[in-house]
Amino acid sequence: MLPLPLDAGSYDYALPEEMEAPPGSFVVVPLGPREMIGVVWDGDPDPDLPARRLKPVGTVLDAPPMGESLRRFVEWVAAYTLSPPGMVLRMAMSAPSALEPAPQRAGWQLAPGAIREDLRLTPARQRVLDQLGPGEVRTGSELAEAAGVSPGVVRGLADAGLLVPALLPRGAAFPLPDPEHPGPALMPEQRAASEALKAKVAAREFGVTLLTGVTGSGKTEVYLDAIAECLRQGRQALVLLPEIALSAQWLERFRRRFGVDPALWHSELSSRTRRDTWRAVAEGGAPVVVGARSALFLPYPDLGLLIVDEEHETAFKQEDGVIYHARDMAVVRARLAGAACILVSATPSLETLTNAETGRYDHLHLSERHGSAGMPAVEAIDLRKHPPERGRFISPPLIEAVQDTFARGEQAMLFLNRRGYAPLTLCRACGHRLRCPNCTAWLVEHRAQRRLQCHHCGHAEPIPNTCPECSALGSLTPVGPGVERVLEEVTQLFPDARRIVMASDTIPGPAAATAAAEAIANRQVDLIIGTQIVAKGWHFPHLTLVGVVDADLGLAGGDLRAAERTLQLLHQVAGRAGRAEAPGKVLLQTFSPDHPVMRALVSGDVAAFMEEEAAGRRPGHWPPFGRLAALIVSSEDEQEADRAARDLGLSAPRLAGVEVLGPAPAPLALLRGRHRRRLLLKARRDVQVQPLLREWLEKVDLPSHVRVQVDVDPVGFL
DNA sequence: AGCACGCCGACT
DNA sequence: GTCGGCGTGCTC
Repeated sequence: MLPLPLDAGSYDYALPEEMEAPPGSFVVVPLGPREMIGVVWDGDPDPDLPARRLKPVGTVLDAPPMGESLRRFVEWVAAYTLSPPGMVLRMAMSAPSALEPAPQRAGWQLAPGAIREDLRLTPARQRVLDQLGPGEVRTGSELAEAAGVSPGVVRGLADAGLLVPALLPRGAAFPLPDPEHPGPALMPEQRAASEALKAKVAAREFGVTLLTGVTGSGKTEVYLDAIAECLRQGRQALVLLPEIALSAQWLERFRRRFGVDPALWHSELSSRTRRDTWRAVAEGGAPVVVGARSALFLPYPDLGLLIVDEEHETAFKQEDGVIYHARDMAVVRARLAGAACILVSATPSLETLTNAETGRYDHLHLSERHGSAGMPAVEAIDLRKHPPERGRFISPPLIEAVQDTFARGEQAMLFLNRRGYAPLTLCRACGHRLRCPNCTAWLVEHRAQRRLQCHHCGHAEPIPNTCPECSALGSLTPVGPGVERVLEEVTQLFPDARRIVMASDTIPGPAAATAAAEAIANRQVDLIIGTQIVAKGWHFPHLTLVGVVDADLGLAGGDLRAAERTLQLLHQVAGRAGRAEAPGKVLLQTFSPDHPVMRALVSGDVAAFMEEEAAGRRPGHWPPFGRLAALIVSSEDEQEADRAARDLGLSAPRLAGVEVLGPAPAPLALLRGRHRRRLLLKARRDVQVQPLLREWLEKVDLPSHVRVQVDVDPVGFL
């Protein structure tokens, strides 16, 4: 199988007589005019092929063969997502240089005669030789530095024949975390959950456990215990996090528990680290991997435990290329590897909750908060009764609460899930709204950069002085708030407060995240203004007030999961308040305090909300009580997109238990210059949608400019 | 994906 | 008569 989007799946090649290449081997083969690396697959060769002459396999690469469980996983994901298997294989070969012979670096080791008592050496030379154990190889510069001598001394020893050149061993493996390294003391409830999970891991077989518990109940410590058990079993563990780039605090906890760092895997790794990590994983030298969704496709030789933290997060859904949900695929990967799987969340998705209720998953729950902190008190502020001043966004009750918090010497946070200054710019003279030329979206003003930006395609332009429509001068007005505008408002309201804005564009990476977390923990900040990046995994011990500027944001629009997602996000944000001795308080600014989401947040009864949510979806066979697949038809030409979508609609499958909705303009009807139409296939749970979709797509002949993306189990609006 | 081939318009 | 743009189809 080649890492290309070939419909055929795999190709057949002749294996030269003297060559050994069992299934899984990485091999170089000719393909048309070029050479490519592929993986020897298993299964029978195409019976029609001997008619033609097969091309021969070139070379077998010196890399551990891809294991059977990963090969089955590649096939499974391809079949489920209707992607060419080669595209999925590409994700499993994401470190091409790991397959090439590792570049060998030259170093020095002791010559056989160098360890003799009777040798008379200068102190400098002796120090250099002392650096080396028998058989140990180190580079010249390393030796010189460690011995505190100039490189000339090493040179001289080499000339004297006391050091001989040798090759350095390849990139060192990751240290083995010590499972017996003392961890924090667990509460009885945690200990019970830990024991249950350890038993699952020790059973060395597939099974899924949902681990729930309010923020601060110590879920992480409990599953770190399961990792320790996995290490005792001699198997690898994988932890998936939704946003690995911002996991500094998570890594800190891992380090405290095990004394070493785990292997990290995400898209931002340098090619060198990527290669070394991939290789280490393949050779069994990475006992614990922490990664983003792409870490699912690493070649673990013996995966024993797979943990998905914050399993409800939509960041686990890959939206381009092969479209898959990492949480769902994690369960499959675990099943194929015979590994235990743990899904972790304070606010699990309805999908997972339903699987737990029907008994497909085991369920462990932690109900107590760590330490003395209770749950924060949540209140709604009815914006109809307590409107902010004109052109402002923070209501009097929230202003007062922030002041009180500062007066007690504590920290406050204002949460608004919107970057930039204002989400919309409007001409007061003619009513024109500034739109992205490539997408169905408003341009967002980023005042700090004096630019208008599209958050979907990267389009950016300077803020114009005159209206592009009616040329009125100075008539353009920002409408609505973003975090920058909230910052402006609090600067006027609380001029003495030290402020920090935490958004993906102000906290660009792990280093900035660590710095921000430290500044907050050290009380160098009074007020945090943040987008959704503040919701996850942070521990702010002095934060006692969280104000949600616009709790209704996210509820608008026809999305199936809008309410569920808003609840999860706000619940998580609320969990940032009051984690130490001081009790926390959460204020939700809303125009609809009676909305089920607000009621659930105020009462704290998330379970009741989810039951209501389930009751709403069950009768219509909406997920998880039915299956959903989206076809996104797109073309640069609007009419062509319309025509293709209509043609697809006309040949839609007609079957009992299957319903096709649309075509309709996709939620972003214009995205990156392509016009998009969407058809939704809704089926009962017992219907297999993949064969239906495959048949459907084969029936329709589409012009070459038209692209059809299949999204099985779509989430969100894309 | 990446490459060759073929068609067409534009230029020497 | 030649170059290069892009659209189409193939790769065991």
